[in-house]
Amino acid sequence: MGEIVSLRRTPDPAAPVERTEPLWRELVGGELRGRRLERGERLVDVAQRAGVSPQYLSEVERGLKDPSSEMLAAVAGALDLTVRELSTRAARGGFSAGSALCLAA
Amino acid sequence: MGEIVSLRRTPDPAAPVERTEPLWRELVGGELRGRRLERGERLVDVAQRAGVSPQYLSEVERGLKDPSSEMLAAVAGALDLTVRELSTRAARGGFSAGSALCLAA
DNA sequence: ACGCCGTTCCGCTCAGAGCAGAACGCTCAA
DNA sequence: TTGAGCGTTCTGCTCTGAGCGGAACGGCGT
Repeated sequence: MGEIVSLRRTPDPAAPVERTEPLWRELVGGELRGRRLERGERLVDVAQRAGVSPQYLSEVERGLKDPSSEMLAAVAGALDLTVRELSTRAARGGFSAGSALCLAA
Repeated sequence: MGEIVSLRRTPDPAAPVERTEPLWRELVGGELRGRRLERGERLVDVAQRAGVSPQYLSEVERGLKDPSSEMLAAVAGALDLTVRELSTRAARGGFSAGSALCLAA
């Protein structure tokens, strides 16, 4: 704890690194990819319909970026989901980008 | 449509303004406030436990800011919720900050 | 009057959202 | 073997807005 850590947007939880639960962006990212794959769609097509770049959508799906609420709505819309439906599926789906990646077969 | 609108983080949906569905930040913000009030807690106490400023938590609850995933986890934790629980409640709760504010009695 | 609470306003720093171009790695078909 | 298609990673970039602190405001109760 002797370090000065600039934590601007990533607050230091009580246990700094040991995170047993996925972050929101990991949950929602995993669900977006799961949904896209179960619909058999390509990343570039969904990205185009949502109005985002393919690189960026790739990062969002992998839980690397926190999309704005409008972006989230656009991507959800491109997958024929409402934000509510997406949230529900993200919360209870088996998909979670990042270290705890579960693939429901 | 003659305007040049700089849309960096707020993509222009097909219908630019007519939004019938709340954004994620509105859903989650409403749920956070609902949860806090049903626990009878003050904004400053939750903010302190979560490690954020009261002004900022006020804005988050009112759906004015998109919190990072870590922030969301911290605030959820301060209200004894997991991110999954929060997502589920946000998706199906009657709380939504912003224009479509419903108070479940 | 005062205190408490939440909200708004203002100004600020700088983290990171989101992008484009290029390169990489993998799979599959010819 | 090569080449195409796909997704991912890397790099560098612009500039938005996250998140803050201080101050002021408004509502409510004593």
